Amino acid sequence: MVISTPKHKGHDHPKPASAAVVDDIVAQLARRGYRDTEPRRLVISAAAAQGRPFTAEELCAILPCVGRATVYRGLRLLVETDQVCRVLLEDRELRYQLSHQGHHHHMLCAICGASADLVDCDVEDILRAAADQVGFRMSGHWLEIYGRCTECAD
Amino acid sequence: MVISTPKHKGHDHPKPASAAVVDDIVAQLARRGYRDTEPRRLVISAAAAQGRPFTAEELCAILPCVGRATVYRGLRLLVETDQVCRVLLEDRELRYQLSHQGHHHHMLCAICGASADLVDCDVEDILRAAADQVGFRMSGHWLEIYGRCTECAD
DNA sequence: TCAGAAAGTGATACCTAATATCGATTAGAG
DNA sequence: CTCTAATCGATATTAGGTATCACTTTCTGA
Repeated sequence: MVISTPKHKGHDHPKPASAAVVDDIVAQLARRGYRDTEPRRLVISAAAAQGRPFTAEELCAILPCVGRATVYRGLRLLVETDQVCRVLLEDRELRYQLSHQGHHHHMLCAICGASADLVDCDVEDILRAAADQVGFRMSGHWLEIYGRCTECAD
Repeated sequence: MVISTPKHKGHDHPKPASAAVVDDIVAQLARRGYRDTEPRRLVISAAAAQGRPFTAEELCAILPCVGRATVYRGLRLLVETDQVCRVLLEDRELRYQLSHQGHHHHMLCAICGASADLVDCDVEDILRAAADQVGFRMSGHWLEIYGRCTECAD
């Protein structure tokens, strides 16, 4: 397995988090009984402002006013409620990004760290069929695809 | 599509490592210039004796006479030389198992930890094609499938 | 409105997995 | 047999993440 850390090439800019996006996520959480707190909003806002998958530690650095534990808890909550999804790099580093609803997989650029969603792909069915053949009943999977995005493919 | 039978179905036990297997791996390493040492043989032997994917820490416990660093280094070497492959559990715990040569994926039983190899599956091509569609040139991937093996499917 | 229960927070301790360090040991070529 | 690079192992260190627990905040319902 190739080990690589994304070298941020420069064509990645955090964009200002849209208040609407944050409000929407907060509303989703509220529907499930989670409170609307200042630190939690800060985490969501920072997460939404990232242009590409980010680490928990990065968020901690961006939000020095929010406790480490709170950042980690916030991310965990967002993952559990499907607002954010987890992304696994080749070196097993765990990153996060806002979820664009529905099941999908990620294609990650090993150079700049950009990610592209892959939806409506039939890998799922193929895997399930393959699992059936060895008598396994598939219940989950990890699938991440690495390569170079258009901009980084020299 | 060729499926390899899970060699350690369900609830089994470490079997004595075949000396031939160990010798073969040591020979592979020798061909690449790596020395034949006692601690290294112990690591290989212990790895070969496991009936299912194991962690580095487990090997350390099994081999108290071998230094931790040596166990980790040994495993890393075995992975680099394709003698052993890495397996990722759902909680991102890293495990190892003897590699049965050639590219393949793993189906892991979430209950008993057994693994079955999946070779010659066409997921590869599908992923590459999907990557092309978003302009990515695929260079690698992580793919692990979780479920229940026949014995553990109640 | 406001009190209180429950949820949430954050400083910090802790944990686990893994790598780095570095002096001692050893394999194996010649 | 000798020499040197490879290897070893005790230990320190790092990274990423969780547990604890006293304090703060939210928000329900009387």
